[in-house]
Amino acid sequence: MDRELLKGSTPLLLLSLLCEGPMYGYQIIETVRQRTGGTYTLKEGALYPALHKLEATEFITSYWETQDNGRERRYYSIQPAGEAFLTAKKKEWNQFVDMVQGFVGPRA
Amino acid sequence: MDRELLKGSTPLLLLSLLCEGPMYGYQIIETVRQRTGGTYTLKEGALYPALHKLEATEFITSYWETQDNGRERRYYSIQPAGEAFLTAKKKEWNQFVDMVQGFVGPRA
DNA sequence: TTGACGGACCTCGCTTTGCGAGGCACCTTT
DNA sequence: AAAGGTGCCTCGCAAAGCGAGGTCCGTCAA
Repeated sequence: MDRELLKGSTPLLLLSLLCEGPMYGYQIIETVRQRTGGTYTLKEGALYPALHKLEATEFITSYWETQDNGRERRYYSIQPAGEAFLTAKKKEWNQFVDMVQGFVGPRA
Repeated sequence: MDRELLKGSTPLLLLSLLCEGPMYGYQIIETVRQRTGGTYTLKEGALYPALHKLEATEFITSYWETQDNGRERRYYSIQPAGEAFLTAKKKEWNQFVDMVQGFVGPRA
């Protein structure tokens, strides 16, 4: 998958996923990998900075949770502001797809 | 329209447009603006570098044409290699859209 | 005649993003 | 003991879009 095309789609992906419930980083990567059948592997270098930025803008929050074996995971969950932002982003996404499709033509 | 989302879509747009026939820069900008009803204005700072890059890779060629009033325009036209590239890009685009749509969910 | 406007081309520096590579710590399995 | 998986992170690079700037020329109104 082209690296440039992906740009900008990450927040949309993350917020959409977190809308289904809290998740931690590693889990997000695995989920994406599995759901796409391995087509797309979200990279750590893209994920963590994106997550931190979404948290800084208060669209998501995080909390540490200790597992039975004593290890920790950082869970992220969506905030009300994040849901609103997601709604706007979705609209923008649809506009974007329509726009490009308008030039590329309907899919064969 | 979000600046980041656009990234990577420009070559796709340009090649698709040039598939319909030769065009010059200013004309491309106007065409995009009109066809999108003003929603999307392709910026010069994005267009010209993209055009030059496509020419450097020989996906398109350019030639100057003099108008009746003596002024010049630089027309770009697609090359066979560009058409092949466009086909591949289109496939990639469809995969990309499917991928994101898979997480965002079908459009409301 | 002058000046404003639009057509038409271009480049530079900034910002943002994804990515590769690296690092660290801990647990489980071999 | 070693290897591999889990789990978090950051750094520097490359690439793209954008704003702002610049240039040249034709046309049209004042």
